[in-house]
Amino acid sequence: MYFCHLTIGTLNMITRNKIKDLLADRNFGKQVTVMGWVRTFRNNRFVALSDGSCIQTIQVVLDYENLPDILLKRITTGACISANGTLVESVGKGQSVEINAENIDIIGDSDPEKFPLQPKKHSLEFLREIAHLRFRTNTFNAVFKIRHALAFAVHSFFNERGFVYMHTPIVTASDAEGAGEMFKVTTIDFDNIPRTDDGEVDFRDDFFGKAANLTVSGQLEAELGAMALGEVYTFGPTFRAENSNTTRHLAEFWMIEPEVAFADLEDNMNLAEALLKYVIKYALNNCPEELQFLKSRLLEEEKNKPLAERSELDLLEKLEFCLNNEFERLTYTEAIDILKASKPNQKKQFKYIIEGWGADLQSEHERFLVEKHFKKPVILTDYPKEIKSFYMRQNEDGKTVRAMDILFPGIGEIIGGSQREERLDYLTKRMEEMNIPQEELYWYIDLRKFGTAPHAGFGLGFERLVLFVTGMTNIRDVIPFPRFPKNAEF
RNA sequence: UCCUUCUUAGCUCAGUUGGUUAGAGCACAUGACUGUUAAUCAUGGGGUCCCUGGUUCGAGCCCAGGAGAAGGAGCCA
Repeated sequence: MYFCHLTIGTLNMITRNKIKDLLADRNFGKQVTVMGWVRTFRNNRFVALSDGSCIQTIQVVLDYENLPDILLKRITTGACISANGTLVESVGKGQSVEINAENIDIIGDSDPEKFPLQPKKHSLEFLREIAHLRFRTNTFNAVFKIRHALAFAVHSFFNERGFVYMHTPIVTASDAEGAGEMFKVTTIDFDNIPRTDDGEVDFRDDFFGKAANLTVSGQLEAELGAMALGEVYTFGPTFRAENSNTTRHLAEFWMIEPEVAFADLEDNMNLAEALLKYVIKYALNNCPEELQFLKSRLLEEEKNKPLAERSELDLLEKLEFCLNNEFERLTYTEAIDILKASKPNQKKQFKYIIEGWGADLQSEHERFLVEKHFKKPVILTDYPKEIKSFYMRQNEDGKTVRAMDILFPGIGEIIGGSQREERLDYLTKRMEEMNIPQEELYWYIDLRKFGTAPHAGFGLGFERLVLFVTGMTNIRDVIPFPRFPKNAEF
């Protein structure tokens, strides 16, 4: 039995029963109090009430003949009410328990002419426009509970393994990470921009005394932590000012970046695979009802699609499959060989035909490998150094680096990582070649001067993980308040 | 940023070859009914046809420009 105490206005310490508990309760005849939001009000008698504790509503039965009309009129879709009465076995068919209400109070009215949610299916696009109210729908209730469970599981996974949760900065002054366009952070008066003699913006009197940006990655700082604490991870917001308009990009998203000392690429892959399996298992164990709901929702949605476009596995089968199979590991070079020999490449069905080694893989190629060829998550390693970042450890062949990308069906790249270049001369030479300003990153280079060691890490896009586990298809639907080009509402 | 499609009532959508007063279902309001399950039945209100300009006797429909959305691509997580 759980009680929740809360304060509303001048009332103190109201005790309420959670609907989730009552639905499992068989102590018929006991007095209960529920508080929640009206989903539907049928027949002047039956209120379907939700309090967010679970997806199901509880049926509150009113003795409408003995209730004032003026009160009944205020029981409208979206209104917040409290009801107390007796928990009874339901005589109706759709539910096992219900509440025979003796008292009804309106906590918050909801104008039925204006309340946008109806007791029917809404499009995800419409709900996105009312993101402040979409939490009240079953779908988003399930999505955000799974999101919470996954976040909790991430911390739990790393904590169990002795990792230190490290808070890397949100504001950074280095524009050298090369992970994408950055948002500027400044207190400069835009109506009076200070200029240097050669016409550049003069940041010397700006808040930080130099140009500052929102972080695009905590990796470089996390490496500093790993090289002292051993194992660290970050889990925080990340910002990319790219003009990306896709179902898998956000301008503000959450990223998990572990960094491990004395680890090579093999250890890195093992850690990544273990993390993904751990958090998926956690969601399966802790959110069975939410996943079941989303599974049914997906099946319902796919009914409208042609057979060929429907997925072979339902949501739960997909997650189980992911847990029970080793991820396929292969090198970039092996992947190119497979792609070169593949049907769509031979028949020129790819938009970008693979001619030979060195080509950057397009998403159609990644999708072919994951969804058609191997039909399971794939880890690609040892990419050409030209298409990867300066900090990745160079292989002896002089051509490739110890990078890894984990590709998931329907999502594409969910993890990108590498063993880091720990050798000072290799690192600085590569920075030179790629025009990375060494002065700005002196602290990163210093790490290789004072007791350097092999280390590795990766970045996991949290929303992409939530996408995969919930089976949602647009990344804007798995974060409460999505930020993307032309949209920072709420 | 590029490609494709789209934008009509609160929501989902129809709207013929350019032709009179722009429709449906749901929602909402009023009434009836009252153990319903997105209750049912009857009646009713509700429109900047995304914006700007153009062609035309006449534009929701055709043309140009713009904005926004969805999907795909690039960038990436």
